[in-house]
Amino acid sequence: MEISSKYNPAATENKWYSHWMANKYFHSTPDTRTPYTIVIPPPNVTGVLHMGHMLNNTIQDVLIRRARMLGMNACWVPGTDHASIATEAKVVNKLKQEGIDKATLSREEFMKHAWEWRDKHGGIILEQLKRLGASCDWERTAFTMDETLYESVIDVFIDLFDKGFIYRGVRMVNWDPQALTAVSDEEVVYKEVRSKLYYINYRLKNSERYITIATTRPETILGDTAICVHPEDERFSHLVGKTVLVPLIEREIPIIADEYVDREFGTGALKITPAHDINDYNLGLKHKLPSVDIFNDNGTMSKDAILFVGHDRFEVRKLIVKQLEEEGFINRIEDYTNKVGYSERTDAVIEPKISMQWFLKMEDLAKPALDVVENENIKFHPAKFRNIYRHWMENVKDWCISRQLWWGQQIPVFYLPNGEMVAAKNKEEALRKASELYPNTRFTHDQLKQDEDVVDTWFSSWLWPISVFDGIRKPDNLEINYYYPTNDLVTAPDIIFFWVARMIMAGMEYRNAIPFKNVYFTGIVRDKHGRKMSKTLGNSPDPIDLIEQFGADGVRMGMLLMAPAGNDLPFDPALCEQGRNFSNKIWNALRLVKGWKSDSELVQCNDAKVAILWFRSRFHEAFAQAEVHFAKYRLSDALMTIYKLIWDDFCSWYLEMIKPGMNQPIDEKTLEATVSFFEDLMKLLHPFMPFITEEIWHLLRVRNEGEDLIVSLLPQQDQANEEILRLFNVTEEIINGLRKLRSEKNIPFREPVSLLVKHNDGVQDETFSGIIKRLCNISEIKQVNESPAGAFGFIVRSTEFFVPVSTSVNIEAEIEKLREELVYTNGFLESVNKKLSNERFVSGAPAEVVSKEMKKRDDAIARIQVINEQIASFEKK
RNA sequence: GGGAGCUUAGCUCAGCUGGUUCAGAGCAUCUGCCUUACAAGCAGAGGGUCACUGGUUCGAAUCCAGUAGCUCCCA
Repeated sequence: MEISSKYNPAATENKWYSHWMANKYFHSTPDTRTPYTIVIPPPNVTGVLHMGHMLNNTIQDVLIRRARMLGMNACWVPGTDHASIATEAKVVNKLKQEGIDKATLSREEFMKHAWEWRDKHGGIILEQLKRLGASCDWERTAFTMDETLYESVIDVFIDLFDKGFIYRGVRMVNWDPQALTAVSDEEVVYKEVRSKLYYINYRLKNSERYITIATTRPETILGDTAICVHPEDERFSHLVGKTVLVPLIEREIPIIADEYVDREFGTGALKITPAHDINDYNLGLKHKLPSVDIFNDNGTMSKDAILFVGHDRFEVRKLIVKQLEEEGFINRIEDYTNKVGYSERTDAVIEPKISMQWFLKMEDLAKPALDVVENENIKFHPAKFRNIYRHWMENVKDWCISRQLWWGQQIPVFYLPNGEMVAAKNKEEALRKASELYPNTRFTHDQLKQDEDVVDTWFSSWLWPISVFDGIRKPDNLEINYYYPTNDLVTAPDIIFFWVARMIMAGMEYRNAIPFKNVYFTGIVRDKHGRKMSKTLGNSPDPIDLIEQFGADGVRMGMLLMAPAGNDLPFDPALCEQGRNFSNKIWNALRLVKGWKSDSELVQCNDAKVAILWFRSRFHEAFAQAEVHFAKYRLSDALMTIYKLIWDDFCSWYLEMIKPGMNQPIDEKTLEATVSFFEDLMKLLHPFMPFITEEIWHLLRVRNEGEDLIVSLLPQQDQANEEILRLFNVTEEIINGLRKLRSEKNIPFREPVSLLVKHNDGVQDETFSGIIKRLCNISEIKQVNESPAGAFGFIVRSTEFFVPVSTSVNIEAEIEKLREELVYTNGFLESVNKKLSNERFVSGAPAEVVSKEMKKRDDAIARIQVINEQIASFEKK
């Protein structure tokens, strides 16, 4: 059979993914097995696959495939969220290109366009995940605007409203003047910008004197309703209570005193604009100041600004500075660096704005959600995120859940003509509720008016682990009872508050149970220079290109190897190359094994028996290590353990041990053992590299229908034989000694040499002798009692090895080498002796430690003796 | 301004309750090899005052304190 010397992933990957799909291996339905559930962090429906998704979903796929191979009923629920701001922006843009203005559309018409957009362009990312090998249960693909999930959101809103957790309030919100909606604190990105600090004079009423304030936003002076100074600031104390005039518009405002003011900043006098700054807003409340909203929703000046009405805020900044200068109000202008909030969605400068919004009270929801993390019912990996979580939870603020958009779940609140409101699924129910609440009033259908806003997208996602199983609408259904709580959540740390915390809250509130048992926080994928990958920087490779270049398995491995939990991952395509190389290594091991012809007449030789005995132990040793790593969610360590097991132990050692001579047949027993090892290795590796392992699985043996690797069980763990592992370690040292000797003395491998062994400790084990001969091209191994003449030597533990050579040996050089070793060993012995002669060490340290030191001392003494003898024997010659 | 965390080989990181399985791994580098599965490979080698200073201890990469630098989160 002809197999290419290079592994070609492209054909393999398509073939097996289709095969798995056709056999519905990813699909899960409740049964008697233990469930293992993961819900995908739903990517934004407008999104395309980026490196963060690759990492995140590779990890989930490893976990889910592993669970499947542990015999659990593995269910990975995929889906997308409706991303209200991002999607609405896309749809509005598309309409604009078609010459349609959103303002001319009714809500229903707009929604139709939005759904059309979704159906046509949404969810590309899910198709891309298939390329990666993601074994999601695609039949369960969910979308936060699906009927089930939509209704769940509405039900939850109504429930929380009726419980009094949801309230409407006038608050300072982060206003995105481009998207025309409020965004949450978490969606504001603060960037440092270079700006100016303007010092502006405010004239005192009926006086020529003035007070100077400093501001970075001169356009907001039109909304000023006070000047504030520190009560203990002697520079200004005589002015408190006086009235000043706002420049240009001559509005009369008071000078007030409050400890909030930082005397060091600017001039120590602060202008107060309650409508446009969160701190000013609070001061305004405290001092009962009026609030003048000078901006329209789109960031232009409103009528209340009096001046520059209709001009954009940034344009006005220039205009007003000019006018202030002309009229002599500018005291001076300084360069200044400050942080400005930008919308994460549109990158517009956020305008703090007072508006009527819906809020969800967090306090009662936060408490149980904090507890389950504190008591480790939910474990965070790595655990350091518990601190961050606790800090946020203990200082949690109410959640602004309304968004001034259409694409999303419309807030199910109906306003009554009497000024009251009810939350209800629809008008009919609202009417019924209203009549129950106000039995003496009669309401008509037309009188009820539903709130125009929608809820925040996160207000859908926080229900995700429940709503994908319809556990809100049908809290006792079979699926939710079976799959919930889910097992593991894999997500990036930057959404710990947006999403993770809130899912826990929802879980506790609606299931009285945690939504997942473990949260695995991945690192953030950065570029080589440590910068976050972003579209604007253009520093993110296209994942699909990478897959085409290195194979999905190669990319998966590359991402995982270098991605310990919670650490940032500076991405370098070289990592994927390592993965590709590994694929190729395995592929070639297969070629070797497949090339062997078995001969039923052939009797298994002793070396093969030893090799098999050793490798079986080594396999179970590594397997156990990998399991420990898995238990700690150290996936990259687990992978590395398996990588080394395959590359080093299986390929470099085991296969070389049993490899028959060229064109020689192999005995059946050894071949069978080897194929069986290969199968087990593929099982261990499958969760990480699903495609190549499945391919090899099928090339190793003829398989029956349904006998696929993806659904086979991991091997049973077994005890390793410690003795053979120990013997191999010594063997390895001997072989390394021989190789080094050949390399140093320029003895080519082709030239057979004999090996003389001088045992000094009486232990003579022959187990690996044949293997040593074979791997080092040794013609014979002979025991000797004296150091031979004309030989190169090396020492392993306290056994001496010699390779006689026909060429002359440089005695001086050999002695020099031995002396160096003697110096080192003596130094070592000295340090051990120092410890042992320390009374306090011997009495203070545990007996185990002391006896270890004594063993070290004895070994060193024995070795020194051997070295000395060798030196002496060289000197005799 | 408040909080959390980090600093170990050129790079990315392991090092659990202090004691040679304590100075490690992978990659990269260097040297020698087209050895009949694999040059996407094989066989070797070099490389670190464990950020700095002090303390606790018989013993510190590990515990404590301070210093410096970096990162993230919140305001």
